[in-house]
Amino acid sequence: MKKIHLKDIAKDLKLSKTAVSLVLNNKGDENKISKETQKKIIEYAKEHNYVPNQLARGLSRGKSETIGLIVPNISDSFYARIADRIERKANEIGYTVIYSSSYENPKKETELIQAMVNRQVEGIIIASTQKNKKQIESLKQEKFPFVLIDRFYPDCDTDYVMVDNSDGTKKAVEHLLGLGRKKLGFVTLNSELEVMDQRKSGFKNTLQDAGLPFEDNMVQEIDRDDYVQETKSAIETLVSYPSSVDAIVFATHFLAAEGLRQLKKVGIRVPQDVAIISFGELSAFDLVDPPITAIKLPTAAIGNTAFDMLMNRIKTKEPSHHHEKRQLNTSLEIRRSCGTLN
Amino acid sequence: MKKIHLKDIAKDLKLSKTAVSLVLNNKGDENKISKETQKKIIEYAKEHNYVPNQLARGLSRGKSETIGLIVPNISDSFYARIADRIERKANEIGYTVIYSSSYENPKKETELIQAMVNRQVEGIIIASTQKNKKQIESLKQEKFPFVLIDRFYPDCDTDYVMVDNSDGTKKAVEHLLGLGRKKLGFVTLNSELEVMDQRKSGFKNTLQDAGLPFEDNMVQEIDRDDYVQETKSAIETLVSYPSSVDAIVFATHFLAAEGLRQLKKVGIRVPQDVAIISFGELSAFDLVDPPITAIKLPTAAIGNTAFDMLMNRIKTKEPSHHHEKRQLNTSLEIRRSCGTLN
DNA sequence: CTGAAAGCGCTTACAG
DNA sequence: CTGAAAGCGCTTACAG
Repeated sequence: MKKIHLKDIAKDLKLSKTAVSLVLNNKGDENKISKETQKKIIEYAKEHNYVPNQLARGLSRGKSETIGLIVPNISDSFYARIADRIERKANEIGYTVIYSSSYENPKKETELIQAMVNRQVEGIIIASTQKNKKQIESLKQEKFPFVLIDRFYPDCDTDYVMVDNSDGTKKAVEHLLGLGRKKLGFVTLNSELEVMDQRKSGFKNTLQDAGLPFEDNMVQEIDRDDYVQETKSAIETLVSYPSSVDAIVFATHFLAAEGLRQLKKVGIRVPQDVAIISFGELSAFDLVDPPITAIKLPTAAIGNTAFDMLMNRIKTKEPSHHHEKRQLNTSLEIRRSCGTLN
Repeated sequence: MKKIHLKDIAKDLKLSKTAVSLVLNNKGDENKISKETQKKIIEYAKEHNYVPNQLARGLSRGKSETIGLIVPNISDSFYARIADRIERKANEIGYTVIYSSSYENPKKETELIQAMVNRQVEGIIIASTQKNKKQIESLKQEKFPFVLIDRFYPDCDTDYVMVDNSDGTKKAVEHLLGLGRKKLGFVTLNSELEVMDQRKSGFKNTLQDAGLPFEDNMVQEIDRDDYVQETKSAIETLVSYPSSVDAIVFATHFLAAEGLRQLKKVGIRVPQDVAIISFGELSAFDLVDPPITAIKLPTAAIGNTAFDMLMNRIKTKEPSHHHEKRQLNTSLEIRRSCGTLN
């Protein structure tokens, strides 16, 4: 089966490429091409399995019908779920998505964005390392369509769709307090991500609003690259100093998973001795011992919203002075790791 | 910042597009373009942030430097991990990958492959629904580069990288038998996927090789679309008829997760009453109560191997009479859901 | 209704 | 060493 092109079918049918192209793009009627001719062309194309070269088409029309997606790690279920939504929506309108993982490396992120721009993507959805401000600003300045997800730049006005992080930890803390826990710990990443700050301040403020003291040693910051080891010591510190905490909120799913692992190892009972709650979840959290109560993140909504915003931005390449900022709500998924009020 | 093109920089520098293009593609030396000129061009390009239009380049060179990836579901951690590997490797050599999920729908798979071919991908890695034989064969006939992963077509000769499924369940069964379990059940999908057959025969054969009887009611087949409900009844059947099994092997990670959920709900103790083992795993399997022993699948190797095979196929567009078939090994990850020998 | 022609932005023989 | 030119496969005014 030889590859067939527009000109081949035009020649065989003794028509012009124009006619063929028009018909195949559903512009036959609007150009008053006879039904007969149309049918002939369409049948011929189908029969010979004609596939238009999207590169040529894209080049000619100046649009690639492709968007890019950059996340820290595509194999993290949180991002994988978002990727799934985005791909579904793109697919519905004939768009293609290309993806890449930055692995939290700003340099890699820069390259990826560049590479995607080279490939003429019409826009990019980015869960940024948040250490790439210069480039983000230049994209913005060039009016290149993009929307940030999950992470944003506090002092840079852009479209974004975030999760209400501080409200998330607030829900967590309130849940714990409601169950009678008095002394909470917080295990988070030592990263400069704004979202981590938000989670932390949600924790801190809620405690203070409840009239409880907040001490610095209640929060333990973990280095992502050595989180297994550091979670271990964090847990040790929290359960010992000066008297043990009776609840811990973890700022990410993997921290919670690891934290639970360590707690068990040290022989601390969850939730009897210390309750735990996770910001974000893993698919097996309800199977874990004990099932982990978690703040659920709206992955589907993030994907859908980001996609819609991006397409909107692509369509109306306008002033763009106004940036759309969306903050999505989390929800509390109560399982058993916080126990019950006794 | 206006978009800049080859001709702009040629004009500004009073050079030909040829020279500029050559230099920017690192063919300056081989075309004996003076170092000076080269430097001038490179600097100018950098300074003005020149980005080549990959669509044009691809069209002109007849290669897109893009490959496609089609999996049943990108948000399934198994496929997400494979996708991660593939993207990494592609990225290393300047290739881009576009992905899509078929959601086990053959029609969707057909469309996706078609769409990717339209986009001039140079090759595709496919975890097929295995209900798309016609198209797979026509790809093959057209010598379009592709490699199958995870699922293959038994009566169709293609490149593929699989997991040794029957050996996987064999390992599972042997582990169970070694721990003194006598009466095993098998919970699998009622799908026509060859891989499911392999898992089943691994189960059956190992049992028979061990001189144990095999009865049809030992295997329960679940409909994927209603697996929660059906797993429930499968479990009920297995633990009652005629006398309860003392071990269950689950053919997929989600079946195992759901099975454990049901076992607990019914008050059956794992592993005391019945041991369980999962083919494939979820990232929290070691946190589950009890931690689930599993047959580990080599996701990284699958991704790496498939990518290498595909690139190889792309490079050497030759006879292709010979198809490379790889069968990767699984490994047993012992946790606590099978108990110990007593 | 239909065709010739220009153009999208590159690459790459080919001729000097 | 360098430039003019053709070509990649489409789309789309424009002129009949």
